[in-house]
Amino acid sequence: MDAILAAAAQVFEAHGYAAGTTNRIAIKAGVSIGTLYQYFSSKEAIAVALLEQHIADTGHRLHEWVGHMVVEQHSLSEALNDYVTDMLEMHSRQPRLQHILLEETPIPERVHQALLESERQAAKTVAGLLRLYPEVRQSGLEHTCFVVVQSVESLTHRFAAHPDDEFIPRATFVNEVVTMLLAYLTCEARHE
Amino acid sequence: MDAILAAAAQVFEAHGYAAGTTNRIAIKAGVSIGTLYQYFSSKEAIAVALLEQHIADTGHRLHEWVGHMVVEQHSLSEALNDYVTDMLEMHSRQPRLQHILLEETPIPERVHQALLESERQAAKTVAGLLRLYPEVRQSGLEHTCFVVVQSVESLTHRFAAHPDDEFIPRATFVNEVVTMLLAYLTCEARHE
Amino acid sequence: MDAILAAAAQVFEAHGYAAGTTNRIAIKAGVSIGTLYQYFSSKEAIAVALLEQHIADTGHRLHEWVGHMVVEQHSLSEALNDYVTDMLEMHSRQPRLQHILLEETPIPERVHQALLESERQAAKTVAGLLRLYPEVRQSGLEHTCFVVVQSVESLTHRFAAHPDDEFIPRATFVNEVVTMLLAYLTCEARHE
Amino acid sequence: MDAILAAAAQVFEAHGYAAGTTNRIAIKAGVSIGTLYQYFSSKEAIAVALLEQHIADTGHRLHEWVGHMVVEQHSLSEALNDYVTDMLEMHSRQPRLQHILLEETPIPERVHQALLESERQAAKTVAGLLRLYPEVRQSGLEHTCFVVVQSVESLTHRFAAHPDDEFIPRATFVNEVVTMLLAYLTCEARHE
DNA sequence: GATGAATGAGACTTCATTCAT
DNA sequence: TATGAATGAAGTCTCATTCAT
Repeated sequence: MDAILAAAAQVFEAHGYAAGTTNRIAIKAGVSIGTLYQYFSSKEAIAVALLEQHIADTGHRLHEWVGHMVVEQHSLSEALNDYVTDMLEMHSRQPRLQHILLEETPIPERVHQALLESERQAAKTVAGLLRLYPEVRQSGLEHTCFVVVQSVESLTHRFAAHPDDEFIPRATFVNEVVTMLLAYLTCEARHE
Repeated sequence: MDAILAAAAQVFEAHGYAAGTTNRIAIKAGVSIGTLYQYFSSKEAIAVALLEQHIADTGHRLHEWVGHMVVEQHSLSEALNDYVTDMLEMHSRQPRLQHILLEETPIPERVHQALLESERQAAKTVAGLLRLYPEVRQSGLEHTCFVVVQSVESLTHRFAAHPDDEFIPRATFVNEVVTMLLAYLTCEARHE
Repeated sequence: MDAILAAAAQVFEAHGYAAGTTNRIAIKAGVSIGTLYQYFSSKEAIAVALLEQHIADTGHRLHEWVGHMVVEQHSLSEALNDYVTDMLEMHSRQPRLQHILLEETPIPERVHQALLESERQAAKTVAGLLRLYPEVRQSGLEHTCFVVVQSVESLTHRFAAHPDDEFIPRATFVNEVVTMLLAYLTCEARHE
Repeated sequence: MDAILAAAAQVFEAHGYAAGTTNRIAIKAGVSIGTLYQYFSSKEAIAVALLEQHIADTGHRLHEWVGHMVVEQHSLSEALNDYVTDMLEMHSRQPRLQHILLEETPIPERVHQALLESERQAAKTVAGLLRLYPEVRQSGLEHTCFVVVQSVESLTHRFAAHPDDEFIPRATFVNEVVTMLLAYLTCEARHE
């Protein structure tokens, strides 16, 4: 039941995994606790379903973004700005949820593998797009894109979870991150 | 009692915040549960103390690193490599602890402010060091350094917590991050 | 519905009374839980119906055995051997069911009385048969037969439920029980 | 805590295993539910402890009886009467408990083996006593005693659980059982 | 009649915290 | 000051039963 998952997302977001009780989820979803357990075999199963949904969701967003960029022929700078802004907005909507699912939930190995795979996939997808930009350094692009994806993921999450608007406004933050990525993608390769 | 905090760090690291019971902490610390409660008024108080210790610790490490760099006159690239390696090593030793303290603990506002302040301080400290390097772009250096600090923090944590060695080995990862920071710090300013 | 009772017998046998859920019974019977409740007002009602069926069944078996013995003119020893073997085989097929019905189900008084009555009846029936054997001591035959019936019931159940084949093989066990009953039925009366 | 075991015995006796809730046990024992779980790791552990206590208890009773008989030089008939009376009295005090522990509790294999062993031991102990009586048939005495022990166990339990005083008074019942055992123990061996 | 999704009381169990010793 | 047995609120999950379709 989607209502249960939606309720669970809100409850986990608000209370964390441990304090996000199945009863609270059921109440928020407007169903009885018994009904909840007819659709999900355990609390963990709910978290896993949520995580899988999140993984799929992130994949879709990324593909949409890539498609959009290809069609619109935005500049590299615009493309990155779009990407960072989109991710920051998404994490701001539910700043805690993703990390709760990733860090507080006992994830089955299967799902853990799916998660790693989806991150590799994301790196490849982004690489596919960036290959179209001539100013982007092509050597080692997949590793570079992996770091790009990780950077965007973790920086936007961090800022969304603990914003420090007084010190650095949101727009400035996005701008800085884009600058960093741009510099990274267009610099000469460094040899250790 | 430092023994209690040390025990708590290990227990939280191993079991998470919710499953890290006060009894387990007391046993690991070699004291009775009663004694534990004579030094800390609640489980939350332990986590907060741990977080404050962590904040102070991180500050010290940063200062030491800066001092070391100033004395040794390392190149910018070497300096960044040092920094990233150090942080990655630290997060690898206790991949979960920092995020447990940051995300699973109900932090009092006072500590939250201290945390933000320490991050601003870190940005300033790093800026102080980097100002010594002529190749570093000086405009907006504090904001830039804030993003640098955040990037190192979050990327090393992420890689330590969920390494994907098959896809990208640790050394390569460090190298890529350094490359990114180097490019970021030395690039021309971008205007939106 | 006989299908429900048959399913209930299997489910109780396999899981016990408490863990023998009405849903499992319904599934095994190939009907929905709603249908089950249209034929039986409660879980307890199913157990009671099963017990009543068991009581009737046991009565029939006994009568058949008696009829058979009368016709075939078996020796007393053969007759007892038949009886014990038959009961042991029956209890081996469903070692738990009878005791579940007797001990784990809250039996209504009416059924409890029917149960006692059926055991008295059984004693009388057996007495009716044994009276035909001249070697059987006739004094106090009904009480004696009551003990005979109880012995066979409880000993065969016990052996079926917790066999100790290593210590005493099944055939030996049957033989010993028959020997005991034979001795009991043909001995001189004892006066206290 | 012995109070908990005593309370558990009463609660199981009164409600059965499934309905004998840990809360009821705790209340009856006059402790909180938390205390109960400090002494027993689970509901099953309580039942197992109770069963082990019962096994030990039965062994002691048997030994005491044997010692008593040897010293007092009672006749075989008196000895058996003592035995049956004692067991009937014991089962009458808690008619359901033993079978609840035996049939409704998920017993670990270790305890199951201990149970079988204790029954073999009982047969041997009884055989040791009966060997002293010249009128007792000596051939196959251990198997015979096994059946004797099983008979007394199961008949007294059955009568205690579902007495039918109207049909056969308790004294008469004991008398009949003793008569049966006496006949069994002193009869000529039967050959199939 | 048949269905089965929904219900919710109540079971077992955990663990932060207290307090008499 | 140190101890640790005792507490009990609160959590996850089960299952007999109902009732709208």
